[in-house]
Amino acid sequence: MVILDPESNIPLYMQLRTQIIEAIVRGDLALGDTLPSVRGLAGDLGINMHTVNKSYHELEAKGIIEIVPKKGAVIIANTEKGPSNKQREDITEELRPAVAEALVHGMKEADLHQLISELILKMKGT
Amino acid sequence: MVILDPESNIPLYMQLRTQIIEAIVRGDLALGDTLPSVRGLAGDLGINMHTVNKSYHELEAKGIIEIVPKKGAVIIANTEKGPSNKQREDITEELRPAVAEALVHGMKEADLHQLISELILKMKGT
DNA sequence: TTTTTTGTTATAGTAAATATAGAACAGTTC
DNA sequence: GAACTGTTCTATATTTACTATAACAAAAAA
Repeated sequence: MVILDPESNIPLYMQLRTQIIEAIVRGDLALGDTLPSVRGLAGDLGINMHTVNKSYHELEAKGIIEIVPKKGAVIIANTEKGPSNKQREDITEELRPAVAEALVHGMKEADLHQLISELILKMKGT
Repeated sequence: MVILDPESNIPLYMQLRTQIIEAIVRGDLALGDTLPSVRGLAGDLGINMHTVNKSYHELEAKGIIEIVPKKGAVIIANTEKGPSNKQREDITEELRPAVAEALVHGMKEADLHQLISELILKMKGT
Protein backbone atom coordinates (compact mmCIF):
# COMPACT_ATOMS: atom_id res chain seq x y z
CA MET A 1 0.00 0.00 0.00
CA VAL A 2 1.60 3.21 -1.19
CA ILE A 3 0.46 6.63 -0.03
CA LEU A 4 2.11 9.76 -1.40
CA ASP A 5 1.90 13.25 0.05
CA PRO A 6 2.04 15.85 -2.72
CA GLU A 7 2.50 18.59 -0.09
CA SER A 8 5.60 17.00 1.42
CA ASN A 9 8.97 18.62 0.95
CA ILE A 10 10.20 15.17 0.02
CA PRO A 11 9.97 14.62 -3.76
CA LEU A 12 7.34 12.14 -4.95
CA TYR A 13 9.90 9.84 -6.55
CA MET A 14 11.79 9.62 -3.24
CA GLN A 15 8.65 8.90 -1.25
CA LEU A 16 7.80 6.16 -3.71
CA ARG A 17 11.20 4.48 -3.75
CA THR A 18 11.36 4.54 0.05
CA GLN A 19 7.91 3.00 0.36
CA ILE A 20 8.73 0.27 -2.13
CA ILE A 21 11.84 -0.55 -0.11
CA GLU A 22 9.76 -0.69 3.06
CA ALA A 23 7.23 -2.94 1.34
CA ILE A 24 10.04 -5.39 0.64
CA VAL A 25 11.26 -5.13 4.23
CA ARG A 26 7.75 -5.86 5.50
CA GLY A 27 7.57 -8.86 3.19
CA ASP A 28 4.71 -7.48 1.11
CA LEU A 29 7.06 -7.84 -1.84
CA ALA A 30 9.62 -10.60 -2.10
CA LEU A 31 12.60 -11.64 -4.15
CA GLY A 32 11.46 -12.53 -7.67
CA ASP A 33 8.25 -10.53 -7.50
CA THR A 34 7.58 -8.08 -10.31
CA LEU A 35 6.66 -4.47 -9.67
CA PRO A 36 3.64 -2.94 -11.39
CA SER A 37 4.27 -1.36 -14.78
CA VAL A 38 5.29 2.29 -14.69
CA ARG A 39 2.05 3.27 -16.41
CA GLY A 40 -0.11 1.14 -14.19
CA LEU A 41 1.38 2.35 -10.93
CA ALA A 42 1.41 5.95 -12.11
CA GLY A 43 -2.28 5.65 -12.89
CA ASP A 44 -3.08 4.13 -9.51
CA LEU A 45 -1.13 6.82 -7.67
CA GLY A 46 -2.38 9.65 -9.83
CA ILE A 47 1.10 10.77 -10.82
CA ASN A 48 3.12 10.85 -13.99
CA MET A 49 4.69 7.80 -15.59
CA HIS A 50 8.13 9.46 -15.63
CA THR A 51 8.03 10.02 -11.89
CA VAL A 52 7.49 6.30 -11.29
CA ASN A 53 10.16 5.51 -13.84
CA LYS A 54 12.63 7.68 -11.93
CA SER A 55 11.87 5.78 -8.72
CA TYR A 56 12.41 2.45 -10.45
CA HIS A 57 15.75 3.53 -11.85
CA GLU A 58 16.90 4.67 -8.43
CA LEU A 59 15.93 1.27 -7.05
CA GLU A 60 17.90 -0.34 -9.85
CA ALA A 61 20.93 1.85 -9.09
CA LYS A 62 20.74 0.67 -5.49
CA GLY A 63 20.69 -2.95 -6.64
CA ILE A 64 17.18 -3.58 -5.34
CA ILE A 65 15.40 -4.30 -8.59
CA GLU A 66 16.35 -5.23 -12.12
CA ILE A 67 14.56 -3.53 -14.99
CA VAL A 68 14.21 -5.68 -18.08
CA PRO A 69 13.37 -3.53 -21.11
CA LYS A 70 9.98 -4.28 -22.63
CA LYS A 71 9.18 -6.65 -19.79
CA GLY A 72 9.15 -5.24 -16.30
CA ALA A 73 10.92 -4.71 -13.01
CA VAL A 74 11.88 -7.65 -10.81
CA ILE A 75 12.99 -7.55 -7.20
CA ILE A 76 16.53 -8.85 -6.82
CA ALA A 77 17.35 -7.52 -3.35
CA ASN A 78 18.39 -10.38 -1.15
CA THR A 79 17.15 -9.64 2.34
CA GLU A 80 19.20 -12.52 3.65
CA LYS A 81 22.65 -11.84 2.29
CA GLY A 82 24.36 -8.75 3.71
CA PRO A 83 25.10 -5.55 1.78
CA SER A 84 28.09 -5.05 -0.52
CA ASN A 85 30.87 -2.73 0.53
CA LYS A 86 29.52 0.03 -1.66
CA GLN A 87 26.00 -0.43 -0.35
CA ARG A 88 27.32 -0.29 3.18
CA GLU A 89 29.16 2.96 2.44
CA ASP A 90 26.08 4.47 0.81
CA ILE A 91 23.99 3.59 3.84
CA THR A 92 26.60 5.10 6.13
CA GLU A 93 26.60 8.41 4.28
CA GLU A 94 22.82 8.41 4.30
CA LEU A 95 22.80 7.90 8.06
CA ARG A 96 25.47 10.51 8.78
CA PRO A 97 23.35 13.72 9.00
CA ALA A 98 20.73 12.11 11.21
CA VAL A 99 23.33 10.59 13.52
CA ALA A 100 25.10 13.93 13.81
CA GLU A 101 21.82 15.58 14.72
CA ALA A 102 21.15 12.92 17.33
CA LEU A 103 24.56 13.42 18.94
CA VAL A 104 24.32 17.20 18.95
CA HIS A 105 21.14 16.91 20.97
CA GLY A 106 22.84 14.75 23.52
CA MET A 107 21.75 11.29 22.49
CA LYS A 108 24.14 8.61 23.62
CA GLU A 109 25.23 5.59 21.64
CA ALA A 110 22.85 3.36 23.58
CA ASP A 111 19.96 5.77 22.96
CA LEU A 112 20.59 5.64 19.25
CA HIS A 113 20.70 1.87 19.27
CA GLN A 114 17.39 1.86 21.09
CA LEU A 115 15.86 4.25 18.57
CA ILE A 116 17.10 2.14 15.67
CA SER A 117 15.65 -0.99 17.25
CA GLU A 118 12.27 0.69 17.66
CA LEU A 119 12.37 1.84 14.04
CA ILE A 120 13.12 -1.67 12.83
CA LEU A 121 10.21 -3.03 14.83
CA LYS A 122 7.79 -0.47 13.43
CA MET A 123 9.07 -1.05 9.92
CA LYS A 124 8.74 -4.81 10.02
CA GLY A 125 5.45 -4.67 11.89
CA THR A 126 2.01 -4.15 10.44
CA MET B 1 37.04 23.23 9.10
CA VAL B 2 34.27 23.38 6.55
CA ILE B 3 34.68 22.06 3.03
CA LEU B 4 31.84 22.36 0.52
CA ASP B 5 31.47 20.48 -2.73
CA PRO B 6 29.69 22.62 -5.35
CA GLU B 7 29.35 19.54 -7.57
CA SER B 8 27.49 17.52 -4.96
CA ASN B 9 23.84 16.74 -5.41
CA ILE B 10 23.43 17.86 -1.82
CA PRO B 11 22.57 21.58 -1.64
CA LEU B 12 25.27 23.87 -0.25
CA TYR B 13 23.14 25.04 2.66
CA MET B 14 22.56 21.42 3.70
CA GLN B 15 26.24 20.54 3.48
CA LEU B 16 27.03 23.56 5.61
CA ARG B 17 24.45 22.91 8.33
CA THR B 18 25.51 19.25 8.58
CA GLN B 19 29.17 20.20 8.91
CA ILE B 20 28.41 22.78 11.59
CA ILE B 21 26.51 20.13 13.52
CA GLU B 22 29.45 17.75 13.17
CA ALA B 23 31.82 20.47 14.34
CA ILE B 24 29.77 20.76 17.53
CA VAL B 25 29.76 16.98 17.93
CA ARG B 26 33.54 16.91 17.58
CA GLY B 27 33.84 19.63 20.18
CA ASP B 28 35.35 22.19 17.80
CA LEU B 29 32.37 24.35 18.69
CA ALA B 30 30.77 24.31 22.10
CA LEU B 31 27.73 25.60 23.93
CA GLY B 32 27.88 29.37 24.17
CA ASP B 33 30.27 29.79 21.24
CA THR B 34 29.26 32.20 18.51
CA LEU B 35 29.26 31.26 14.86
CA PRO B 36 31.00 33.48 12.32
CA SER B 37 28.90 36.25 10.81
CA VAL B 38 26.95 35.28 7.73
CA ARG B 39 29.02 37.64 5.60
CA GLY B 40 32.30 36.49 7.06
CA LEU B 41 31.65 32.81 6.62
CA ALA B 42 30.19 33.32 3.16
CA GLY B 43 33.37 35.13 2.19
CA ASP B 44 35.61 32.40 3.58
CA LEU B 45 33.63 29.67 1.81
CA GLY B 46 33.24 31.60 -1.42
CA ILE B 47 29.47 31.39 -1.37
CA ASN B 48 26.63 33.83 -0.99
CA MET B 49 25.59 35.42 2.27
CA HIS B 50 22.00 34.27 1.83
CA THR B 51 23.08 30.65 1.53
CA VAL B 52 24.87 30.82 4.88
CA ASN B 53 21.86 32.60 6.33
CA LYS B 54 19.62 29.75 5.23
CA SER B 55 21.87 27.22 6.97
CA TYR B 56 21.81 29.26 10.17
CA HIS B 57 18.02 29.46 10.16
CA GLU B 58 17.77 25.71 9.68
CA LEU B 59 20.06 25.23 12.66
CA GLU B 60 17.87 27.60 14.64
CA ALA B 61 14.74 25.66 13.63
CA LYS B 62 16.43 22.50 14.91
CA GLY B 63 17.13 24.21 18.23
CA ILE B 64 20.90 24.07 17.75
CA ILE B 65 21.68 27.78 17.64
CA GLU B 66 19.95 30.99 18.59
CA ILE B 67 20.16 33.91 16.22
CA VAL B 68 20.14 37.28 17.92
CA PRO B 69 19.32 40.05 15.42
CA LYS B 70 22.13 42.52 14.89
CA LYS B 71 24.42 40.46 17.06
CA GLY B 72 25.12 36.94 15.98
CA ALA B 73 24.41 33.25 16.26
CA VAL B 74 25.10 31.42 19.50
CA ILE B 75 25.23 27.67 20.01
CA ILE B 76 22.53 26.54 22.42
CA ALA B 77 22.52 22.80 21.67
CA ASN B 78 23.12 20.93 24.86
CA THR B 79 25.16 17.87 24.00
CA GLU B 80 24.55 16.53 27.50
CA LYS B 81 20.80 16.74 27.87
CA GLY B 82 18.82 14.38 25.65
CA PRO B 83 16.63 15.45 22.71
CA SER B 84 13.07 16.70 23.04
CA ASN B 85 10.23 14.50 21.84
CA LYS B 86 9.94 16.46 18.61
CA GLN B 87 13.66 16.31 18.01
CA ARG B 88 13.58 12.57 18.58
CA GLU B 89 10.76 12.17 16.07
CA ASP B 90 12.56 14.32 13.52
CA ILE B 91 15.68 12.21 13.91
CA THR B 92 13.64 9.03 13.51
CA GLU B 93 12.10 10.19 10.25
CA GLU B 94 15.51 11.25 9.01
CA LEU B 95 16.91 7.80 9.77
CA ARG B 96 13.99 5.89 8.24
CA PRO B 97 15.05 5.73 4.56
CA ALA B 98 18.60 4.67 5.37
CA VAL B 99 17.44 2.02 7.83
CA ALA B 100 14.97 0.65 5.29
CA GLU B 101 17.78 0.46 2.74
CA ALA B 102 19.98 -1.35 5.21
CA LEU B 103 17.29 -3.92 5.97
CA VAL B 104 16.43 -4.52 2.33
CA HIS B 105 20.04 -5.46 1.72
CA GLY B 106 19.95 -7.97 4.50
CA MET B 107 21.60 -6.08 7.34
CA LYS B 108 20.57 -7.37 10.73
CA GLU B 109 19.80 -5.28 13.76
CA ALA B 110 23.21 -6.04 15.25
CA ASP B 111 24.93 -5.06 12.00
CA LEU B 112 23.18 -1.70 12.04
CA HIS B 113 24.18 -1.08 15.64
CA GLN B 114 27.75 -1.85 14.69
CA LEU B 115 27.62 0.53 11.76
CA ILE B 116 26.16 3.29 13.92
CA SER B 117 28.88 2.76 16.50
CA GLU B 118 31.57 3.05 13.83
CA LEU B 119 29.97 6.21 12.52
CA ILE B 120 29.91 7.78 15.96
CA LEU B 121 33.57 6.96 16.45
CA LYS B 122 34.56 8.51 13.14
CA MET B 123 32.42 11.55 13.83
CA LYS B 124 33.82 12.24 17.27
CA GLY B 125 37.38 11.39 16.29
CA THR B 126 39.76 13.63 14.40
C1' DT C 1 -1.50 -12.45 -36.20
C1' DT C 2 -3.37 -8.62 -34.61
C1' DT C 3 -3.76 -6.08 -30.29
C1' DT C 4 -2.20 -4.64 -26.12
C1' DT C 5 1.33 -3.71 -23.02
C1' DT C 6 6.04 -3.04 -21.98
C1' DG C 7 10.18 0.14 -20.96
C1' DT C 8 12.60 3.75 -23.53
C1' DT C 9 13.41 8.07 -25.58
C1' DA C 10 12.44 12.70 -27.04
C1' DT C 11 10.38 17.21 -26.70
C1' DA C 12 7.97 20.67 -24.13
C1' DG C 13 6.19 23.23 -20.52
C1' DT C 14 5.28 24.83 -15.57
C1' DA C 15 6.54 25.45 -10.89
C1' DA C 16 9.52 25.28 -7.10
C1' DA C 17 14.05 25.08 -5.10
C1' DT C 18 18.76 26.61 -5.08
C1' DA C 19 22.15 30.09 -5.41
C1' DT C 20 23.76 34.47 -6.54
C1' DA C 21 23.87 39.73 -6.54
C1' DG C 22 23.14 44.25 -4.76
C1' DA C 23 20.99 47.50 -1.92
C1' DA C 24 19.02 49.46 2.16
C1' DC C 25 17.62 49.42 7.18
C1' DA C 26 18.37 49.53 12.09
C1' DG C 27 20.50 48.12 15.89
C1' DT C 28 25.40 46.55 18.12
C1' DT C 29 30.03 47.00 18.80
C1' DC C 30 34.32 49.24 18.72
C1' DG D 1 31.26 58.20 14.12
C1' DA D 2 32.63 53.96 11.69
C1' DA D 3 32.36 49.23 11.11
C1' DC D 4 29.70 45.26 11.58
C1' DT D 5 25.51 42.71 12.61
C1' DG D 6 21.17 40.10 10.98
C1' DT D 7 17.13 41.35 8.28
C1' DT D 8 14.50 42.45 4.33
C1' DC D 9 13.67 43.41 -0.45
C1' DT D 10 14.14 42.98 -5.42
C1' DA D 11 16.14 40.55 -9.19
C1' DT D 12 18.08 36.98 -11.94
C1' DA D 13 20.05 32.45 -13.47
C1' DT D 14 20.21 27.58 -12.95
C1' DT D 15 18.67 23.25 -11.58
C1' DT D 16 15.28 20.06 -9.93
C1' DA D 17 10.76 18.09 -9.87
C1' DC D 18 6.68 17.03 -12.19
C1' DT D 19 3.58 16.81 -15.81
C1' DA D 20 2.07 16.11 -20.68
C1' DT D 21 2.39 14.00 -25.31
C1' DA D 22 4.17 11.37 -28.68
C1' DA D 23 6.55 7.79 -30.89
C1' DC D 24 9.38 3.48 -31.04
C1' DA D 25 10.35 -1.42 -30.78
C1' DA D 26 10.00 -5.61 -28.42
C1' DA D 27 7.35 -8.75 -25.47
C1' DA D 28 3.02 -10.70 -24.12
C1' DA D 29 -1.73 -11.62 -24.67
C1' DA D 30 -5.86 -11.96 -27.34
